[in-house]
Amino acid sequence: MVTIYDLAKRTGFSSTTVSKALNNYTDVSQKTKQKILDAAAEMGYLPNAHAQSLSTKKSWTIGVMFAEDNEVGLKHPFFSALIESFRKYVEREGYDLIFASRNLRNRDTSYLEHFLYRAVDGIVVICSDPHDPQVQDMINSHLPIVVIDMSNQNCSVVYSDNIEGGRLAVKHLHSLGHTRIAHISGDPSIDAGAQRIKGFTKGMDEQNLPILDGYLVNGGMFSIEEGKAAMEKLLALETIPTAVFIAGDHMAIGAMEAIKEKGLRIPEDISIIGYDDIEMSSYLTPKLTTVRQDTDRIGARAGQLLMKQIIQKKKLLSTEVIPVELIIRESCTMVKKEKKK
Amino acid sequence: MVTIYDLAKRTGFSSTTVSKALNNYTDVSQKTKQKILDAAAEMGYLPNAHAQSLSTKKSWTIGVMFAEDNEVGLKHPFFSALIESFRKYVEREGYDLIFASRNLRNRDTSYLEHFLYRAVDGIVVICSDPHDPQVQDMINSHLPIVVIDMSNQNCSVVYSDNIEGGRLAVKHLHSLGHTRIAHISGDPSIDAGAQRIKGFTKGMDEQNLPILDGYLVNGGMFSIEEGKAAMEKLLALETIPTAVFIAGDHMAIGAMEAIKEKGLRIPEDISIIGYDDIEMSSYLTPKLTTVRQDTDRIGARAGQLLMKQIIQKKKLLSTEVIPVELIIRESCTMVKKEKKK
DNA sequence: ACAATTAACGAAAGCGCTTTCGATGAAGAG
DNA sequence: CTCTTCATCGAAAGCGCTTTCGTTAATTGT
Repeated sequence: MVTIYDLAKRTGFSSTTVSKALNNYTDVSQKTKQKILDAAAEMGYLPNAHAQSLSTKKSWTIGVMFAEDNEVGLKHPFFSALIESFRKYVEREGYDLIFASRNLRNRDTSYLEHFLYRAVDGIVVICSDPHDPQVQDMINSHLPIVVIDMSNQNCSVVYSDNIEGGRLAVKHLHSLGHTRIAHISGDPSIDAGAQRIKGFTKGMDEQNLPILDGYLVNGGMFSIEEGKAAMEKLLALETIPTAVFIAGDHMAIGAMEAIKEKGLRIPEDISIIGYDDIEMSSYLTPKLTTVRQDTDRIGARAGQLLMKQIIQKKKLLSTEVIPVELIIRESCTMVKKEKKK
Repeated sequence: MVTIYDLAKRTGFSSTTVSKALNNYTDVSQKTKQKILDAAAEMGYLPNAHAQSLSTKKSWTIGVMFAEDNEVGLKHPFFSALIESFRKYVEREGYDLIFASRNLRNRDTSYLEHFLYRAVDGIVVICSDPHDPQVQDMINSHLPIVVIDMSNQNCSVVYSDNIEGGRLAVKHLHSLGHTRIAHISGDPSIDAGAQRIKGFTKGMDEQNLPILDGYLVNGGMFSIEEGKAAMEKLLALETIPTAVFIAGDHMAIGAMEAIKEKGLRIPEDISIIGYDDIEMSSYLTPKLTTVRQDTDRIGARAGQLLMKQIIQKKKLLSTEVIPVELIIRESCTMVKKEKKK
């Protein structure tokens, strides 16, 4: 490994001057700077990030934590899309991402401790349980942080306009003539779940539609299986809904399974509208109508907010709501005329 | 930030002894060790990774590079599943993952340089172009490395049994009575693409089936769009195949689109068999029969291979082939009886 | 001509930790 | 009661880099 001392020896200058030349200090002449740069290129010099960080207290890394409770981790398409766009943004600013765990070699630590250990410049937490004490610890720490998909926190936050999303969904359904609209929700303990419920009820209110008994079922943690189970509950009702708004595309997929197994057709018998617009939604049969979350913008905005805090060296409280968009595909149709008895 | 010096001051021992106590050296008595540990806990001491790495030359990080040529990055479900299982494995051993870019603050560097700069203990490269000079550079470096989904390299390598996968696919198709079998391949410049072609032709050979003119079409870089385009070529043929083996599930999805748009049915008119078994494959209509790659095993094995090299402090050449499994679902059926003229 | 700037460079301390090697006293051997 | 052997501990150097502050020589002003 070639160090600045090697460059110093080679060029005849001191290590101080070498360091300065490398870092564009003004008190080194153009000539010597060029000599040093040449030597660096020639000898294949590369700075050592650890030494640099140790002395500057800046690591140019950002710690990322995402929910692994549900064991999907990176595999969830929504999460990974978010991380990807976040990564692209901070990368341009010179930051690398580090995925830490809760175990520090042998002993186990908290995420916060791990990030402190790694001396990250900032933290991004994605889609986690708002009540997770680990998340709270990080928020309460002095480290710059931005959390995605969680509302009402004591820190910088960015998330989709979930309420509007819910409204949009029922509005669309109502415009198609539906009145018996059900909602398979995400768990209300998750902010996204709670907000979409709020959006749903708000929308129903606006259209003067009643929420029938049993028409609001908790789909839990957004998984396919839970979505299926929730739909089955709906299907077991005396009068089943003509349309259902489902708080996540994964759950919608499960719901579609349940409907098909029951021998019903989508959208002829039941209209379905999902949430997220993950990639596969447009390849389902029928193609899923859904409300799209703008992962690109969410991720980028989160990156931006974090950068800002890092630069200003202070935690900023701000909450950013990213607009959603209704993507109309094939899973919703006009309500069937009810036969008059 | 509390350092070992703070602990030293607090306990009355030297920083040397503190360090030793923290690192389980044998030449510190049980009593003093306990005192130091207590003080550490009490004062909330955390080691500083950078200082540690600087002095030990070990960073407990692994650099990950994955193909971003195709701009999918983390978003491809196969990639992210791989990374996820890899991460789980190395995490247990105490390593963190770092996603580096090609730009080092202002100036741009190669991946290798960036990893050198970060002083990672090892590198994992996932699903990249085998001819990428960047990858070659890393392979030729002294850093421990394992590459996934690339064959025949001068380093440790793990990939699926693509040849067997191809064989399995045509064997299955043949067992259903198909003879006019086509293959939409991945680009042959990608190892996975080339090998699956080999498996396909091998399988056809074994069943004494001819590969008809135009029945082997290059689907390119495995995207949905390319799969669709490739299928359209097949559909434009004079006599279209009764079954097609497609080298990736994404391409298969595109192919299914093309078939449906043409007004043909799957599997009644054309049987389809994919490759990968990404999550959405089991939720398509019809559910996709496909060759499953064992991402869990691939990722874990890659982790294992990398750990081994790091521990032994030498690069190991080994190539690990992970078995694949045929997942039979609904997209293949018995061939229709040809009408006799 | 001389003092006052300014430009260019380097010594040295410090970042937090590890590790070698020597020092010390206590315990065991004879 | 000496001599060796352990068991504990600490001084100090080193990892590679940054940054403050002082020094020297060249430049400017008058």
